[in-house]
Formats: sequence, C-alpha cells, structure tokens
Amino acid sequence: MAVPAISLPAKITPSKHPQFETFKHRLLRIADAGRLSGAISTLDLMSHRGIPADLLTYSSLLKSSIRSRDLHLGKLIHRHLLHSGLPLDAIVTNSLIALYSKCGDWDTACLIFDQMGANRNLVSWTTMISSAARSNMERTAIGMFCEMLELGFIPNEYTFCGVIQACSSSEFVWIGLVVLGFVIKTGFWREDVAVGSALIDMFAKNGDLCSARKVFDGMLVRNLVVWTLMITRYAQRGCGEKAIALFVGMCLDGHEPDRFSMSSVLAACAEVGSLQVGKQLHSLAIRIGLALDVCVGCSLVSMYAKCVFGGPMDDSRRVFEGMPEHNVMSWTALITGYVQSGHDEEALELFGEMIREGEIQPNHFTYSSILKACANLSEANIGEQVYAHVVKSGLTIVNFIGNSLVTMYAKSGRMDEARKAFEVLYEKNLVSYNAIVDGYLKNSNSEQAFELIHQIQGSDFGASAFTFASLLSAAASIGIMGKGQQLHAQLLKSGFESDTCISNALVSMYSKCGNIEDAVQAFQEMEDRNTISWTSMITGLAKHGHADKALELFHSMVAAGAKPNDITYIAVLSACSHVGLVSEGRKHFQSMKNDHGIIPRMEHYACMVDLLGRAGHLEEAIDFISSMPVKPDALVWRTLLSACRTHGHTEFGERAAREILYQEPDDPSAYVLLSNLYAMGGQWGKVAMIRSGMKEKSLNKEAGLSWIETEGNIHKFHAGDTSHRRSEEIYEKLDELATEIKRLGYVSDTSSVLHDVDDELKEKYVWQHSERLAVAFGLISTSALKPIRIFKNLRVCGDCHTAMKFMSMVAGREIILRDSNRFHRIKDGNCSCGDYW
DNA sequence: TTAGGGTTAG
Repeated sequence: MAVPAISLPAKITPSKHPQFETFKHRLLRIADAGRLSGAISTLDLMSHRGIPADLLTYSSLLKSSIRSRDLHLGKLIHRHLLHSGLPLDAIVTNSLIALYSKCGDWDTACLIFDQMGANRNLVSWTTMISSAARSNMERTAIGMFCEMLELGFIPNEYTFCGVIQACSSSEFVWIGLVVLGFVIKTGFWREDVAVGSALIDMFAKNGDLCSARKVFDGMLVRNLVVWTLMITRYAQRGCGEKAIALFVGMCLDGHEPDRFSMSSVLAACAEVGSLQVGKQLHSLAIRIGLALDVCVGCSLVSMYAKCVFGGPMDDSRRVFEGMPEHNVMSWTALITGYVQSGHDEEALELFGEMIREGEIQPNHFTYSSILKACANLSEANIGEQVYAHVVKSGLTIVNFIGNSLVTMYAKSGRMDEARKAFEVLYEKNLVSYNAIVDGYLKNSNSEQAFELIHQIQGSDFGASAFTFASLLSAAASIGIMGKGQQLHAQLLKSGFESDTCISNALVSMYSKCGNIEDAVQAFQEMEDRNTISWTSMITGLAKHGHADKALELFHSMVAAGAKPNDITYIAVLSACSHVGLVSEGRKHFQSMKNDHGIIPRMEHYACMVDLLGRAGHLEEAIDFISSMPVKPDALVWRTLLSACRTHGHTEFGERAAREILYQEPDDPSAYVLLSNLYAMGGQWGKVAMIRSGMKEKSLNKEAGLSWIETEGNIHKFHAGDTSHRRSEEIYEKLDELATEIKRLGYVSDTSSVLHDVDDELKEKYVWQHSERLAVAFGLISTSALKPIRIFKNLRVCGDCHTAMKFMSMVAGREIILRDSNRFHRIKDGNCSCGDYW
C-alpha cells in the first residue's frame, strides 16, 4: 500500500499572539525540568485561548518525554501537535519516531517512518537503526542500514554507533568487521568517543578483549565513559588485574572516578581478591565523596565479602550499616556476601531480619541467594518454606530462582525432586542444565548426566562463549574427552577461542580428562592469562603429580605480575603435599599470609594437615591443628584421619574420628576410614562394632564407581558389576589378566576389605573392584595405541593401584586413572604418583 | 530544534 508522503511547508509563519512568548517560555522551562504533567494543561490552556505553540516547543516537549520514557504523555503531546494543524517538519517527525521506538511501540514508529517517504533523512534512518539495535532486533537494524546505504545515504558517527551495537550479537560479528572497515576509513573510531565505545563493546561482548583494547589504545580522545567501559568489560571478563591497572591509568590521566567507574573497579578488585587494593579504593571513595552512594556501597559490601575468603564479614557489615539508606540491592549484596563467603546460617538470619522489618521486599536475587544458602546447608526443608514466599510473590517464572531450587535439591541429594523442579522450569537455560547435570554427577548418576549433555547440544541456546565454557566444564567433570575435543574443534570455527574464559575452560577440560599435554598446549597458546588461567594450569600439573613443574609455574606466575589468590594457594599447597615437599609447603603457607595478604581458609589448613600427615609428621599435624586460630572443621579432621589410616596410627585416628562425629554425627566417611584403620591392624571386633553402628543409623558408604568413555558413550561399573552387555568378555579378560600378573609377582593385598572373611573371598572382593572392570573393558574395546582413561568417584584402593601397575606391563598399555583426589598415570609398571598418594 | 557510548545484586 502506498502511503502518502507528508509535505513540508515552505516556511513556518511565527505566531504573532502577544502571549506567545510567555507561554513558550513556560513550556520550555517545564520540558527542561522534566515536569511534563504541567505541560499538557498549559497546552490545553493555550489552545483554549487560541495561542498556537511552535514546532520547536513541541520538539523540546517530545525530547523531554523521551528522556523520561513516558509514552503516555508523549502521546498526549503528539495529539496536541496534530490538533495544532502545524505542518510537521523532519525534525519533529524524527522526534516522534524516537518517542515511539524508544518507548517500545515499534509498530507506530515504523508507521510514522513509512509515512515520511522521501522526507526521511539520515537522522530518521539512524533513529530507527539505533532503536532496533537496542530492542534486540539486530537483524532489522542491519537490514535497514543496508537499505539506507543502497538509497545513497552516507552514514555518520551516529549511524555507525547504532549499527555497531546491532553487530555486537555474536551472530552478526562478521558484519561488524565489515562495518569496522568503513569506520576505519572515516577515522570516526579514533576521533569520536561514542563510535570507539561501541566498537570496544562489540569486541568485548564477543570475548575479544585484545581487539577491544586495541581500539581503546588507538582512540585520540578518551572520556570517563570510555575508560569506564573498558574497565567494566575487563572486570566482567575475569581480567581484574587489567581493570585495576586501567583504573589507575584513568586517574593519572586526570579523570576523577564517578560512581560507575568506582563500582566497576571494586568489582574487579573483588574478582582479584585483593583486600589491600580494596581498602585503598574504599578510602579513595571516601575522599571523593562516593562512599555513601548506594551503588558504590553495594560494590563495597560485596568486595569485602569476596576478599576475606570466608573470614569475618565485619567490613561488609560496617559498610552496610554506614549506608544512609537501604534498598533491596544493599540487603541482597550483604546476604549474598554472607552466602559467598560461606556464612550460610548468618545469611538466613539476615534474611529473617529483612522479612521481619518488612519495609523492603526481597526480589529474585535475594531469593536466589537464600536458596543457595539452604542448598549449602542441605536445608531443603527451609528452602521449601522460602520457595513458598517466592510462589506468593509471583516470582516462580524467574528463571534463576527455579535454577536455585534445582541446585538446592541436587545438593541435598534429593535428585528426584531436583528433576521435578527442573522439568517444570518455565524456561530451561544452560544454568538449569548445569545444575541438574552437576547434581547427577555428584550423586554418581553419570548416565542421566550424559543424556542431558546430549540434550544441551541438541538445543538451540545459540552458541555463546558462555555455552562453550559450560559444556567444556560439563565434559571435564564427567571426563568425556571425546566431547571436549569436539567442542574444541567447534570453538576454532566460532571465533571464541581467544576468549580468556574459554581458554581457561579448555586448559581445565584437558587436564581433568587426564590429558595434561594438551592442557599445557592450550595454556601456552593463550594470548591473555589471568589468575584463573595460571591457577588452572598449576592445579592440573599438581593433580598429575608434576609438583616441580607446578611450583615452577607458580614462580613464573608471580614473576609475570599475576596475583595468586586463595585457590592458587590450594593448588600450590596440594602440589607440595602430593610429593611430600614439607618444608616448601610450610614456606608457601607463610608467604600466602605475609606476602599476599590471603587469610587462610579451612581448605588451606586442611592442605597443611594433609601435607604433614601424608609425610608421616602426625605429631606436627596435631600441633598444627591445635594452633589454628579458628575451630577446625570436619574436613581438617577427616584429612588427619585419612593420614592416620595411611600410617596406621590408631590413637590419633580415633581422636580425629571422635571430632568428626561430634560435628557431623552422620558422616559415613569417618566410620569407613576408622574401620579401615582397625581392619589394617586386624582389630575385627572394633570393625564389626562400627559396621553395626552404621547399620543402626542406616548410613551407607558411598558406592565406588568407575567409568570409561568410548566413542562418546560412558560405560559405568560398580564392584562386582555384571550388568554390562559385554560382561562375560570383561570377566574373561580379568581372569586372563589375573593369571598373567600373578606370574609377574603380583600378590593381592586385601587389607582394604572391611569384612572379616577368609582371604580367598577377600581376594575375590578386591578383584572385582570397579576400576579393574573398567580397565578390562578398556582393553577389549579401545585401540591399542591410545592410553586407557578411567575415572573413579572415590580414591583408588591400594591393591587396585598395585594391580594396575602390573596390568600396564602385561597389556603394554598406559592407564590414566583419575580418582577423587588426583591422577595416576600408570605405564610399564610405574605410576606417576610414585606410590605417594 | 531531531539520532550514539558507561553502573550495583544471580
């Protein structure tokens, strides 16, 4: 249908009415102050008295209604404009387009734009393109940009901003690169801050921080907004150190930080975990009068929470209490801080306080954090009560609340309920899938997990950098390297491979799948390394038993100026403990506190106990525990108990078990470790007592499970399993192996068998352990050239470890076993752990 | 007198 074009008047005759100037002045004042409700009555009064307003006034009023996104008032002004009978010029028509498109009435905007016909100018096109880009109609925006070019319009810096924004979506980045060619020719990217910002954002959103930085460095003019943008993107992409460095550069360049840049750099600082930098930023915020800003306040609360690593929340609390007013965000920031730093009970208390005060209603973020606290505490019952509140507030369709519910059930081991919550989710996203997959993995149901991973790949989430990172971590946790390699190949085509998060996920995937060589390669190929990259590599090397290389890499990390965090130190300490470098470990533990200001968490203390205990320094381990400034938790005692079991120290072992059971009376692992310890010493009476105690409490030892991937399928085995379709062949292979390795001198060590039964039966028990079934299956079903990769949910048993060394000799195959603790690379009768594990 | 860029909590 042809739409008649609006004809423009040759000249607008100015109003001659004596009161015109007075009213015009009043209207412009109203528009300036944004008090638009008065404008309509003034317009009414003017039309009543026969005083026409002019187009300039209407434009100002429209601009003001656009600024406040007030479509209702904008429409009233539009109606007045039509009644005035003034012939509309391009300027006021463009303002109308902007009004409707920015307020979400896209159809009306299009109608007005269509009616303009030949009178459309560059501003009309630009308005439409920018609005489409902002409303997630990237395809429309790009289509209009092309149409505009065909009509002969030359885009200016405003137009480029709009179209570049549209190209930020990963699907259209390739068009963005074509547009970049244009922009480079015009020089806009260097001279115009908005074009530069749009480009930086396009690259940053697609994970290419290097190109974003190149644009930033090439810009001739930089204002606070551009600096802030670059700082924010670094912070969001896990490059906290760079964000902080840039913030310093910004201040040196003479820009005083505002609430935006301050909030972002605080987030960066939280990510890096540097309390020292955080405190400096806090005092800067106080000096320049930003500390009382709500936004900055929230960032301070969460910065302190993240930087103390589970230590006291005093600083966060003080900032919160010093805030002049509280809103739902500040409450949520504090509650989330408590949850993130492991103070789940306090988080629940605070939530109760918030509800009791009743002035501020929790929102979806608050609920999500509280559900997480319930998950951590395995308090599914309280969680259900919280969820009742969610239902009442009508927030059930908020995706991540549903996800938190799934996580909560999954963490409490209630997988049926988790699955139900997952199935009824209003919208399933990757986080939902990750929550349920993770639940299945933790509860040893790899088939269900694997099936869901297939579903994820078949779904149309659209591959984003985040998708890849999640899929890689799913592949890593279950150990399906085939899937991980497929993802790696897809990544190379997708253009995400330069994303630091992705590269980190690749390093971790390869190392968790037992392929340390490819992990090292992925690490070496990285363009940008952050704390997580270094930490992942150090962890990988440590788990694979390359403690020397792990420590060497740690020194390179520090030399390269990257800042180790609490997790880095867990890797470093565990590297020392895996090879028994006791004094080196002690040194690192001191340096962590003294040189890097990292307050040790329970995990660090447990690492130290592990280091001392494994090396047989049990007395020192006990002394170390007594000297701890915080009350040792069950993890610390469990670590000691495990060391006592290794070294057969019954007295300390009993003490450790008492402490564990005092804190966690239903912990099956304490019973199992203790009964293993008694079994080692042949104290069968005590073993029987423990077992009957467990039976009374109906506690079950976590079942040992091993699995192996062949051609994308997971084959899972439990001890004595006969359910596999090739079970007969598997047992035949096992028998064959048994004969051969006994000839080579293998003698079965049955001390890990709990039962007081005769030796022959014990031998049968260990011989059918899940890891051996998996190895036998690997031998009959995989190529002789590749290593056999086995995964086990618990620690490998001593006898299986010995048997596998013999098996690697007779079969001439390398066996790579990942147990719950580390990797064992077994070749020609030797294991990379050096039998120290 | 019309068109463009940045912020906190999951």
